[in-house]
Amino acid sequence: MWFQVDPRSSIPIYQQVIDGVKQSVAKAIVSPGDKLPSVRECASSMMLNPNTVAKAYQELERLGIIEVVRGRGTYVAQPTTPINREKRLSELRHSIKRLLIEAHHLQLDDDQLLDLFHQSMSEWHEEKGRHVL
Amino acid sequence: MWFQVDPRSSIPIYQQVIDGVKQSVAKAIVSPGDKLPSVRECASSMMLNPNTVAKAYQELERLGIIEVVRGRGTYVAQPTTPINREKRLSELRHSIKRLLIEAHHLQLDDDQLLDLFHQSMSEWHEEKGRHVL
Amino acid sequence: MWFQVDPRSSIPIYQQVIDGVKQSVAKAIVSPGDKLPSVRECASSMMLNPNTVAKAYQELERLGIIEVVRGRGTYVAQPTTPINREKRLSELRHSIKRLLIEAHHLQLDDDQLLDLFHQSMSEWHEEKGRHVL
Amino acid sequence: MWFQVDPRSSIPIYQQVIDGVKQSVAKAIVSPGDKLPSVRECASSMMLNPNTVAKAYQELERLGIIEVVRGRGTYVAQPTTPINREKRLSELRHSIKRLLIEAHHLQLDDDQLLDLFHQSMSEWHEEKGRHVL
DNA sequence: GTGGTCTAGACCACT
DNA sequence: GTGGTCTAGACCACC
Repeated sequence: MWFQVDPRSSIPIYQQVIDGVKQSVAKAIVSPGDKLPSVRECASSMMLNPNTVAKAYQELERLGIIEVVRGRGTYVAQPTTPINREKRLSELRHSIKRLLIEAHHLQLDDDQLLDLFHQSMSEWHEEKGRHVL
Repeated sequence: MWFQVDPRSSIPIYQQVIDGVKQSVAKAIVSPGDKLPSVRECASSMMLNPNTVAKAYQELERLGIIEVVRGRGTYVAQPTTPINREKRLSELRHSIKRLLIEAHHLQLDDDQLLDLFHQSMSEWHEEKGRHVL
Repeated sequence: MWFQVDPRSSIPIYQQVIDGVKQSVAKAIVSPGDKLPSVRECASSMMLNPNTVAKAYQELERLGIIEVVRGRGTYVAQPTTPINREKRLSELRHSIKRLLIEAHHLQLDDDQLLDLFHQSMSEWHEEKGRHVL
Repeated sequence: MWFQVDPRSSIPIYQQVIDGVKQSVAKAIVSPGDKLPSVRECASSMMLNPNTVAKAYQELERLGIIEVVRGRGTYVAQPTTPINREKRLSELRHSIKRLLIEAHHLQLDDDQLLDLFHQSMSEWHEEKGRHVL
């Protein structure tokens, strides 16, 4: 698989699977049309309960990120207009606000936070680029 | 109180209380040395169980954001070096990375995300300023 | 269980549970990776309320002594760099100072206190060894 | 006064007063026969509730460390055979054991703990000496 | 008055 | 099955 899960994390495993797939798609490690491992394969290769993987796949399908073709398998979906775009954008804004509050309590001023943000963007692009090579 | 909790949200109530107090401190609605409502007051005014509020207050104390004076009440603490700064910074970085991934799936490019970020910072400062007036 | 709690003691029960687990780990009665009884098991076998045990387990997790695996149970953690090492070291120093003061009021001179200390260390190692056999 | 109390500490204030007096006596800052400030004086000079100070004085008298002469005042007692010596010795042993367990979790080996102990004893004697000068 | 602890019992998310 | 959360209501230590 292209990502890992940590059963000891406080983040639910099914959520880690969702995040892992989303990250793999965003990094272009997998592309639209690519076949994903079946629930059973994924579960056994990552030592997870199939129910857990199934729950993650279900949510990923609901998000329009993957497509399940009955009897054929699961595929990365073609990007279209994101599902629930408005709602997710407002959640994104909310996440940013939480970031700002936490930054205040960590005594980061605006410039330091922006630095951190730019730095994270660079790292992210570098991570993506590293895969392409 | 200076914030609200939504009992129907999937975010635990005690976490909402923590976030609410953190936000109030960050906005300078309350300042170091100010007295917070007692556990019982807070609970009754927000229609929560005292235990729920107590749990939130205890976590806030652990974070060094509030201080408990035995038998007297609870006060906003003087800001000092943040507790677990390194760990929380790394969590902050992680949050930013999740932001980047989600932005990709919402088909926001870097400029659009940066716009959104700057815009949120402006709104945040405006919210803070609004209170001062 | 490998320890007992005294409900009539002035020491909070949850603290006694914390101390008991810490002692069991220090004595190597349980080792990293071992499974601890579930909150419910522990509570019923020691005639405590599950919430009380849960509170102790949560604090032990915060200390990095145990690990919770979601839906699976609780395990003794691999020892790593202790959490809040500096703070706890300073508390240790403080405890030693209290020991010195109390020793003075019990009219123990330095040599007698050191004897007592060495003696306690021997007993402690013997207790540990006894389990290994 | 010869010591301070921190109302924000988790240690009860009356206990801090007890510890403060015990420490002052152990350091010979005050000697047998010396007069202590009255409950009211002590309370007002340290900004405490008189009840709190009274509770501390009561416990100190029970320990045989001070003597209350009705209508005359409170005095440091002549050292005699310590009250409850056996019980307090066993508590001392118990404290040492807790020290050993905590040291294990802080990954201090026997030598390091002994070093710390010797070091604390030296500091203690130095603190005492500093007052004599 | 304050917060801290404990019990009892319920519901939920996760695996 | 596991732990996490929440409510309700009690008692206690402290100030």
